[in-house]
Amino acid sequence: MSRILITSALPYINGIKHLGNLAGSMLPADVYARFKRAQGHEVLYICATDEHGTPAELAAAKAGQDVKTYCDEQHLIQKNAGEAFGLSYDWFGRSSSRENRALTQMFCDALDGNGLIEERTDKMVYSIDDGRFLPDRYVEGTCPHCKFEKARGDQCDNCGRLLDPTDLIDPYSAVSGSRNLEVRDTKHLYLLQTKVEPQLRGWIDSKSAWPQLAKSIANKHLEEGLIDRGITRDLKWGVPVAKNGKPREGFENKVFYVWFDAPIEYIGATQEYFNARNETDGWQNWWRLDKGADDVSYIQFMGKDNVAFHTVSFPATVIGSGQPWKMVDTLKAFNWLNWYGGKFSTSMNRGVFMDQALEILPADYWRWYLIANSPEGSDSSFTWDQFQSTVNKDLADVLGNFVNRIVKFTESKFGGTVPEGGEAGPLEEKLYADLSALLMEATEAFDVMEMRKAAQAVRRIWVLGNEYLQEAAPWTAFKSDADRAAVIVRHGLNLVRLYAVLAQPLIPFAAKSIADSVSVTLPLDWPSTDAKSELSKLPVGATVKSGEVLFKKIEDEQVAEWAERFGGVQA
RNA sequence: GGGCGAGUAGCUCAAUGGUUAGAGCCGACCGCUCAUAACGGUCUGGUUGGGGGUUCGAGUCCCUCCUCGCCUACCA
Repeated sequence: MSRILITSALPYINGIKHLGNLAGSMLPADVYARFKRAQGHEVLYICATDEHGTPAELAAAKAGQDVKTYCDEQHLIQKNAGEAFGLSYDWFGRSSSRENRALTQMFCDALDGNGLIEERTDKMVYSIDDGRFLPDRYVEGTCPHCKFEKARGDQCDNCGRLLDPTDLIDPYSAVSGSRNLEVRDTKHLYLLQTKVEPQLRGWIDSKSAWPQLAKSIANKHLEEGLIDRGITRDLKWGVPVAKNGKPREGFENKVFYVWFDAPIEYIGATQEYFNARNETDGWQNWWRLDKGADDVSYIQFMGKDNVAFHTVSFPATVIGSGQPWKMVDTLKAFNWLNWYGGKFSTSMNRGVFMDQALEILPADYWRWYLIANSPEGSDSSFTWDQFQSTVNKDLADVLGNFVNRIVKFTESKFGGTVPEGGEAGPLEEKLYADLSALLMEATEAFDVMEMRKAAQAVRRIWVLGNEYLQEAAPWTAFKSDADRAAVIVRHGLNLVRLYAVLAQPLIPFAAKSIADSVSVTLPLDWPSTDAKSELSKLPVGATVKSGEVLFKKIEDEQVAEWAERFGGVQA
């Protein structure tokens, strides 16, 4: 059994995440973590909130809170929402932790020691009334090309042209609206990525198994030529810029750029986890190649917007440190989940956020839909109709009803216990063959993280159960041949057990209910492809009992109500 | 502007250059009666965005045009 390190991109602290964020990194990472645990591997699944940066400061100000308090609250909200969704992090950390601060400063020192850090003076827009420097996109004004009046300093949303803040006509602060702006000199640290380009290129070339999306983004940056990158910002909230443990001269009021410290938090959060367990060195054999991490497989999950940072900037930091850090082996990138052809949007009241989703339906409904329709190959679309039919057909009709029909039948005809007697016949042999093939397919799909394919294979295994019952017809056999009926029911109940096992990564809450109905306790090991053996695990005489309906169907009226509430209306 | 990706059935998506382009949902019909008005089966449904080319053979490769999405390093 191997050791598997899994991270999902850190959700930004700025408010609770919507279903697109969930579908594009945290949920698939969780499914994979659960799958690998079921296979018996030692898994460490790490996530955290990404708490630094301008948007956090502004959101806190808007909420009338200081940034620390704001982040404390939001972190807890996100942590709870994740847990309510069944996200099985081993640790959900915070990029503002002391562990991450120390690591971030250490990385900078190491890079500095290797001659990869340089101080440079930039010109940036300063807002006198706001008392702060403004990132390019927080300066707005009239586009010099198309005269659009709300163009941002980095790009005009109307004509799409790339801009410099000083290009804007009549610029104003997007934070306060103030026009009292000036350009000031400000000193920043630059990471000289150009100097590590050969090593970086070599490393990326060695990753032949990366998905196309990741590889093409990484190569694009290399082919265009890396540029040196500013890694500090004029902000108060962040990791203070230090040198050898003391504030760096001339940088007393500056912090590291959020994208510099955020990926480091993967390591920081692992330290937080082990520190909380009083195993202060425990993190090292996950992350340090000189401390035993060489046998770790490291998989990162993220949305496509994160790929450049994970394939270029962060690796440049790690490589540049000259230290033996574990680097990512496999990278799984997702496209966007769209909302009625557009994006999820808070401001326009479009889309469903994690907390709202759980207000209206249990986590498993969302988990199943989001995995079965995972935006893997390209962007995918959420619609209420699609969601309703996916949940009703797959979960309620195909899976839920299967469990219910065989369990109820056992209760009424066999006294609620797994019956004995009879021998498997040709129908069962066919079932074994079909099931073995599908188990292999599902396992392979999970293994290579093809989530849609995995869900599809699992669904076909559910269908197989219904097909088998239909053909074997225990209700008919029961009238003439009790032994034959017993064989069929026993196989049906074993299928129920198998469905509980297979459900563990995807719909973990339902997995437990299914397991309860045939008196087995989770977690259970991932099945082998020997279907005959998998279908003989339930002991004869074990108690079988029906419970509440596994999945309630979504009614048309509910869909109408939600579409109204969440803005999902057909254009 | 540059780069990357996508465009396939009414909808959501599949298809190492190789029979007649497949699933699921929706729709129609048949069967079954254990079950959540469920389940199983059959059928309907396609000029694979347009045009051109390479090839014995193209959804797949090449060229071109159209549409959409993302990235373009100071939002994260």
